[in-house]
Order: sequence, then C-alpha cells, then structure tokens
Amino acid sequence: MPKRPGVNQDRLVEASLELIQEQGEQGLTFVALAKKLGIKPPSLYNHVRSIDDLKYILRLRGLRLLESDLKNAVIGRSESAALHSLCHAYRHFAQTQPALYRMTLASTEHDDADLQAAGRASLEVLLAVLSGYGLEGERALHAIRCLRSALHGFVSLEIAGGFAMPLDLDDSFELLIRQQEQGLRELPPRG
Amino acid sequence: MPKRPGVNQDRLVEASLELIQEQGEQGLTFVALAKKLGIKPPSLYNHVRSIDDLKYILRLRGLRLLESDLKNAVIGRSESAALHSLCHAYRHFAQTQPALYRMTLASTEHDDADLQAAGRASLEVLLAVLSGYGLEGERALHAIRCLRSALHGFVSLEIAGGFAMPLDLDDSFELLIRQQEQGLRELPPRG
DNA sequence: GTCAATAAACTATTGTCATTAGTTTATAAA
DNA sequence: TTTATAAACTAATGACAATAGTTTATTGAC
Repeated sequence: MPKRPGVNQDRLVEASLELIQEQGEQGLTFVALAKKLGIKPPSLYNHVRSIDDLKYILRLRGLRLLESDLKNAVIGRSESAALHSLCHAYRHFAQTQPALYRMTLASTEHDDADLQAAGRASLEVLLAVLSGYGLEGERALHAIRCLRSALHGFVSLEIAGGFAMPLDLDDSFELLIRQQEQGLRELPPRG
Repeated sequence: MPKRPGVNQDRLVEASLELIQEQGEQGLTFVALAKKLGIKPPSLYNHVRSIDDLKYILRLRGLRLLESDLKNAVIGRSESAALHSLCHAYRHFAQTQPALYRMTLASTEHDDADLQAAGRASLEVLLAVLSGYGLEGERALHAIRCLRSALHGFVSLEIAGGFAMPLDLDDSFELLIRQQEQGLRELPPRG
C-alpha cells in the first residue's frame, strides 16, 4: 500500500552514497540530499528518523557491501591465493568508496545487533581463510585481529593521505600481505 | 604587550582537550568551549581563525604529543625492547586520549607543512628503531608502513569498539607485536 | 465512479551552530 | 593622564536539523 511512489529509503540511500562519493561525509546534509531528490528537507523524515539514523543505515550498508566483496574474493580460492585476493578486495573497497569505508568503521554508541552481525559476517570470511592455514579457536581469533588491524590500518592511512613518502604503495601493500602470511604460517612463539 | 591576560591560545587548546576528552569530537563546539572559558563564542575568534583552525591546531598538538611519547618510550632501549616499548606507548596514547588520537589521524585537505613535519618526526623514531634491525633505505620505509598500519589499525579498531569477540585484547596486541618483530627479523621473500 | 484512509509531500517555525560586523572596555606603554 | 590596542562584548546572518501542523495524491473499498 505505497501511496506516493516517489522517494523511498532505497533511493534515499542511493542518493546519499552519491553525495558522500562526490563531497565526502560532511557533504551529506538533508538540504543537499533533498535537493538531489527533488523534495524539501522535512520530507526526508518520512523515510528516516534522523540524519544519525541515515548514517547508521549507511554504515550497515557499507559493512554488508564489504562482506559481499570479501566473500566474492575468496570464492574458489584457498590459502595464499585466498589471502591475497581478500586483502586486495579489502583495499579496493576502501579505495573506490573511501567515504563509505570511513563511515563503516566510524565509532558509535549505537552498538546495534544488526551492526554487530554485519561485522561478524566479515569475520566469518576471514575465519574461513585462516582455517586453510590450520588455525582455529582462540589462536585464529587473535590472528584475525592482527590481520584486520594491518588491513584497516593500511587502507585508512592510505585514504587519509597518511603515507607521505614517495614510495610505491602497491609495493608496501604486497609486503604487508607477505608479512601477514608469514605470521599465519609460523605463529611466533611467546616471549 | 598582552592587553587583557584572560584567555590565550594555550588555555583555549587546554579547554578544547578537556571537552573532547569528556564528550568526544562532536562535543567540541564554540558554544561549549566559550562557556567553559567564561566568555562569549565570538570572543574565541581573537585566538583562532575558525573552528577548523582550532581542529588543525589540536591535530598538530596530538601529533607532537604522540611523537614525544614514542621518543620517551625508546630512549635507552634498542631492538626488541625498543620495539615493544614503542608499541605499548602508541597504544597507551590512543587509549588515554582516544578523541585526540582520532583527530590526529583524521584526513584533511589542509596538507600543511607543519603537519607533515610533525608526522615525519614520529617516522624518525620508528626509523631509529628499525635501524637496530639492520633495516635501511626503501626496505625500512616499506617496513615502517607495515608497522604503522598494524599499530594504527589495532588501536583505532580498539577505541572504536571494533573488536567484539570476548577475547583478551592485551594478548592480541602482544601477538601483533611478535608478528611485527618476526616480520622485521626475516623480511619475507617476494612471491 | 465516488469516497474515505493514508502515505508522502508541503509550509512555517524553532533552536543550535559558526561566523561577521561593529562597539566597548581594560590594560600597557608613552 | 592620555593613547593605542588586545580582547572582550552585542547584534545579526545564514546553514543546518528537527518538529508541528497542513495539503495532496494515490490506493482500495464500496
């Protein structure tokens, strides 16, 4: 029973993604969004509860897109091939949608169940890859934290312009992957 | 020739740090800041050019504090001891001043020379530690990028609440350090 | 086809910001 | 004591999110 089939939440999210793609997260305002959709700002409240609600929706969307990309990257691959493909997919996601990536990883008090579930889904993909290295249980979870840290750290520094030295970024990233793989093959002893 | 020795830029920065410590970056407004200082918002423009200018100043302050902490952490230490101490200092900084850490690493179009210099200073500390591992030149720079990525990734995920699994974070961080050290001792071959 | 229900748009308004312009005040030096 | 000026002030503007209340268009029942 849709009454006026103009704007719906999907179109709203789509337009929001375009906005942050063009102007970054700070370009995402109800004024700009309404203009892009051809309606007045207050009408947006028929589709989202608030601008924070909209950002939450985008965050969730980002997490799910990322998980989808990661899953596609490892399909039909295992061990080293899977790891490399996954790492490149992760970086590619952040490079092509930097604003969405930033929002996805933004901290929030809104620790929602859906949000956690979406995050856990990506974790499952990593776990599957690590099982190919014979890692399971707590050891695997600790290892995943290290891998996630390296990936997130690299791509967030990269899209923030944090790597200033005139040195090939692809080379650095390849080294990072090799180091991670080495860390998985021979988990260093305590000490 | 100070005319009215009330608020100056140092007190302003100090109050700003308290504000973001208490309420996060979004709690940093000229209204709140002026109230904390006992003046009216427009008076703040006698000490900073804009709120973005203030955030730039805080970013710079954060970078310099971080560098100072890192430097102190490695003084009188070398190789493994230096690396461990440095990593823990890095994490400690982010844990105790999460909002400032977040701002420090925030992306900016304001790619200022002072900002770059401050960032490079921390890099020098890392370089000094790596030289103890026999790493120099481009190899050292690539290795630094990996180390920075791991550190930044871990602490930013940690302060964002990104590690949801019920698993000791200190243990994960220790593993991360050991993996990084292993990566430095035996730089993995290409392929 | 008419009409009631309602989703989705609208107008008008409020409150919170950052920011600017112009004015007053207090201090330091002459 | 006077003067220059840094640093406060008042008043106002414009962007934004958000709310209240109103209108409009479409759907579905009759």
